[in-house]
Amino acid sequence: MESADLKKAGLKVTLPRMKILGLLEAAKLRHQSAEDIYKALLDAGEEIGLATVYRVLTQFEAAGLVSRHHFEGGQAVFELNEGEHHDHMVCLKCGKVVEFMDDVIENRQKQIAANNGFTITEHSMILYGHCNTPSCRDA
Amino acid sequence: MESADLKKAGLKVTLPRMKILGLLEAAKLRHQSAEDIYKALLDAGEEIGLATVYRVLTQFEAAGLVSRHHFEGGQAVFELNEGEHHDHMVCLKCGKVVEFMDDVIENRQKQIAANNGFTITEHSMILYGHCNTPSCRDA
DNA sequence: AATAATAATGAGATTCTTTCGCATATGATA
DNA sequence: TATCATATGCGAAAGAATCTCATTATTATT
Ligand SMILES: [Mn+2]
Ligand SMILES: [Mn+2]
Ligand SMILES: [Zn+2]
Ligand SMILES: [Zn+2]
Repeated sequence: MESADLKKAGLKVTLPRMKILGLLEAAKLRHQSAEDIYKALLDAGEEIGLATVYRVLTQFEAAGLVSRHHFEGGQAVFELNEGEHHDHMVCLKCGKVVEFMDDVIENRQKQIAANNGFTITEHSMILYGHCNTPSCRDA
Repeated sequence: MESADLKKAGLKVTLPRMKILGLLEAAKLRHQSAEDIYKALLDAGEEIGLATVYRVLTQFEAAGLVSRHHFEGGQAVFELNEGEHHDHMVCLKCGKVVEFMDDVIENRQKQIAANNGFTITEHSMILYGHCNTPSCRDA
């Protein structure tokens, strides 16, 4: 039941919001740009404006339903917040994205911040390189 | 002697490149946007176009002379590559930037990547939060 | 020092992503 | 179902970075 998530977030249950949430859940791509979602909606015959997609995603982010990441290059990508926090490694050749989480790193980050008088509220850690697919490895 | 750096990088020694390199070296701000640099050049009475600033910074980056970082929000910022690699923490209240480097994290990153069949060529790690300045801490 | 060949520059137009403004439509509530 | 606050779609706009191209500066060669 998705409409409950929207209500809980203080957001009216509207058709665009339901559709976008649905696309994020059913996503074949875990990390989609606003435009990816917009095009998927078009393909599905929905008449939802790009501005609405951006607006809704921003609202979902504020409500903690999705995360936004700025991978190297073009648009921001969004993913549904399901499990725990995690970080990403990205293959610069094929675009493959692997998610990971490491408590040692997470704890060190907090510790280092504390040593410098900082309180961390969020962080971005993205590793770039190439995966072991032959065409990526040998390029 | 800066012109040597340019020649070594295979770049012609031009006035705009010298000026920009000079600004990066003398920088009061360690992390400046292209527009920061452009304005500083204007203030100094230099007639250098914004497009040139972007072009030159991109060339410097390709030559390994500077690093480009995408902190949350606006423009990319650039800094001269002097010491070792490091990462950043940014105060979302006042904009203060602290640099740090932690071998435990760096090694873990490589290890995790290897476990996933990745070879890492670069990474971005930015911690966001607030510093201990009263106005930032208490907001 | 003059010349030729090459590369860099400045200005503005252009692209790309994201946001805004506003008239209309939709969903929650009574 | 009528009301009213909100959300939507569309096009315009903003912001950052890049591109185009005529002009100019730099380097290599006489
Ligand atoms: Mn993810
Ligand atoms: Mn730095
Ligand atoms: Zn790959
Ligand atoms: Zn601060």
